[in-house]
Amino acid sequence: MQDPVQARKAKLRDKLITLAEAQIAKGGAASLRARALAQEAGCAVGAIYTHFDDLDALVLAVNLRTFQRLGTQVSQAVADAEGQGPNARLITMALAYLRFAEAHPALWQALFDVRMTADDPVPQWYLDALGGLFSHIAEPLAELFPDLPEQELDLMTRALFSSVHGIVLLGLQNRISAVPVDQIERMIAQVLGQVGNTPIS
Amino acid sequence: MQDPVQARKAKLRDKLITLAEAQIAKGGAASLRARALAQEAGCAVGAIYTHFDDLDALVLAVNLRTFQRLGTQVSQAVADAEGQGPNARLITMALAYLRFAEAHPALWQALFDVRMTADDPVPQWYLDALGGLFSHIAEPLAELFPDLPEQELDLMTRALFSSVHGIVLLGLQNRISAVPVDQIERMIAQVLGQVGNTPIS
DNA sequence: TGTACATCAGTGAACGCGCGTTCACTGATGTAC
DNA sequence: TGTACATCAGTGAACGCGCGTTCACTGATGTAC
Repeated sequence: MQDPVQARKAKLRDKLITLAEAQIAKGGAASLRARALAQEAGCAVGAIYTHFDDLDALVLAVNLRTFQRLGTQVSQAVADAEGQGPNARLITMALAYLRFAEAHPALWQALFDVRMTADDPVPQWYLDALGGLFSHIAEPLAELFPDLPEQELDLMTRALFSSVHGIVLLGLQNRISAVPVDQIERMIAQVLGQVGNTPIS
Repeated sequence: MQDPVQARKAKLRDKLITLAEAQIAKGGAASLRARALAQEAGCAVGAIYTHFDDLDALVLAVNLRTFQRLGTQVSQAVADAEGQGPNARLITMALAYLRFAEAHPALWQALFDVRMTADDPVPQWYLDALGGLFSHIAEPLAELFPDLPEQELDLMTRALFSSVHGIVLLGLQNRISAVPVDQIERMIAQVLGQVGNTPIS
C-alpha cells in the first residue's frame, strides 16, 4: 500500500474529475450520471464512491479546477494590462471574465449552481476561490479610491463583480435574452466606464 | 358545454396555478410534482394535462403571474418616486426589485430558470413581460441622457438591469456569498449612483 | 528467497425509490327533436 | 316536457424509465518473518 498504489488511485481520481468536467461542459452539472461516468472511466460505479462521498462532491472538485482556470485567465489579463490606468484594468478583467464564461458556459454556470438547498455548507476552499477573484478587482479600485475605507472597498468590489456577473449571465442566457457578445462587451464598458469619475455618495 | 362548465374548468386551472405557485415559492420550480399537485387540488393527475401540455407549461403560467406582480411593484415604486430626479428613480426601482426578490426568492429565481436546454423557444409573451420591466428603466435613463440614440439607450437599460440583477442574485444566494440586505442596498446605490454623472465613453 | 497473512482499491448486482405522462374509460351536462 | 344522443372535463391505473448509492465480495499488492 505504498506509492505505486497511491499513484494508481490518484490517477483514477484525476480521470474521474477530467471526465466529469467534460460531461458538465457538455450538458451541465445536472447531466452527470454515475453509471455513464464509470463506463467512460473504465471502472465500476462503486469506485466513484471510494473517491468522492457524493456526485455533488465530484462536481465541487470539478468546480475547483474551473475556479483555478478562471483565476489564471483573469490574473493574466490584469498582468497584460499593467501599463494601463485602473479603470481600463477593471474593464480588461471584466472582459476576461466574459471570455471565460463564453468559452465554457456550462462549467462557469456550475460554479454558481451549488445548491442553495444543501444541508451541508459550501466548503471553505470554495469561498476562498471566490475571494481570490475579488482580490484582483479590489486592487485597481483601491487606486481609484485611495481614501475609501477598506470595508467600503470590499463592498464596491462585490458590487462591481456582481454587476459584471449579471451582465454576462443575462447576456449569455440563450433563450431568455441572447445578445451578441460585442454588445455584452459594450454594456460592461458602459457600467465600468463610469466608475471613479465621480465622488461616491 | 357552456358557461357553467367553462367556469368550472377555469376554476380548476386557476387552482392548479395557485397551488403550483405555492409549491414553487416553497421549494423551487424543480420541486413541483404532478401527483402531489393533483392531490392538493383534489383532482386526478390526468386533469393537469387537460390544462397544460407539460409541467413546464404550468411553471410558465406561474411565472406569468410572478412577472405581473413584479411589474406592479416596480411601477408603483416609480410612481411613488415621481417627484425625484431620474437617478433617484432608478435607485428606487432597483430597491423595489430587491425587495420583491427578497420576499419571493424562489418565485423570482424561477423566472430566470427557464431551461436553456429546452428545444422549444420561450414564448413571446415571456419576452414581452421581461421587456415591460425594461421599459420602466428606460424612462429615467432617457432623462439622464437626452441625446443618446435609442439603440444606445436600450443597451444601457439592459446593462443596468443586468447589473442590479447580478447584485441581487449573488447577494441573496444563501450559501455562496450571503450578504445582509442593507449591504445589498448600498451596493445598488454605489453602482447606480454613478450613472449619469459623467459623459459616456 | 519463500511463505502466510493483511490491506484495501475496485467490483457490480441489487436495493429502493420517484417521477412525468398516457389513454381507455365514465359520468355529468348540454343539445336536438 | 320528455327522451335519445353527443360532448368532453376529469379519472386513475398502468407504462416505461432512470437514477444514486450500498455492500458483501475479490484479487492484486504489500508486509512480516
